Amino acid sequence: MKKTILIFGSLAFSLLLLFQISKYSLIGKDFEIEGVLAIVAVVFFIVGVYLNKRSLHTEKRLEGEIDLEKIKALELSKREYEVLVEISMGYSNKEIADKLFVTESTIKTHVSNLLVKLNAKRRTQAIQIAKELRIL
Amino acid sequence: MKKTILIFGSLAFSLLLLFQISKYSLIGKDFEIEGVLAIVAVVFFIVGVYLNKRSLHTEKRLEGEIDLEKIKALELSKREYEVLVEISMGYSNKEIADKLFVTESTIKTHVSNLLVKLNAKRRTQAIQIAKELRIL
DNA sequence: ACGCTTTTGGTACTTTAGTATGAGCCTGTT
DNA sequence: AACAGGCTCATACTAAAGTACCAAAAGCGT
Repeated sequence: MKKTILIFGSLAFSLLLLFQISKYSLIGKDFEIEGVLAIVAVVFFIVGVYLNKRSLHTEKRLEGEIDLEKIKALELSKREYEVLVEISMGYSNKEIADKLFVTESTIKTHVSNLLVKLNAKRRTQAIQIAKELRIL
Repeated sequence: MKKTILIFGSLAFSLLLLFQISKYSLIGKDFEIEGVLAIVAVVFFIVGVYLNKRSLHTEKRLEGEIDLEKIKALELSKREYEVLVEISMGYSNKEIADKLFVTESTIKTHVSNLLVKLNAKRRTQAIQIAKELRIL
């Protein structure tokens, strides 16, 4: 947020400068009005596109990537997180057990601990909560 | 894609027109150069922002929003889709039943049909498949 | 070596989920 | 009117999922 304001401010300031310079350099010679107009148009068009892309990019960061900090905060162990990922892929406990080369018992234990730590009652709810926490 | 090209083309054309008009109306009276420059700058800035937002919005449709066409293609009924949404929210069959004012039996029927149509074995897998199909 | 956490595994049991099948009710279409 | 599709509900299962409790082996920092 602070960065956006700073960048926007300095950009506006420098554009104002350019604006003033071009205005004064025009006094007396009105045969290049078209050129100046075109330049101004292109510059502001590019600035518009650039600023917009930046702001949208910032928004996207709030939607996409995973948050490693919260995994620690929730005290999720490596194995528990692995199981969580497999659950979100739609696998059953047995399938996860085969994938990770352990027994179904072990997976059940992990899942139970997982549900407690995520404060979920079902694995589907765990998926939903994990995605809200940007853990998945 | 076609729409984007059309809109972009017509916008460019009309802007060219405005550009020409403003140019000719300026001949002889160079005391309003600043105003015209400002207007051109603002207009192109807005156009830049708008066009950029549009193109990014189109990209986002490939990531975010739901695809109503595929829901029809899969022959999912209204009720089945409602149940699918509730499942993805992490609710149990009983909870969904209470929410939709029907019995758990009904929800089970819907879920069963849902799994067949989505070619899933479990509700968690249904969520995963539905999200890949951009149904959720 | 000792304490601590993680990972693993088991038994026994309860609760959800999911399948199969059949059936009644409503609604829009032919 | 007849028919198809969608929604509802029930019974009777089977199969997963989840809980509770316990316990041994492994890994790790002090």
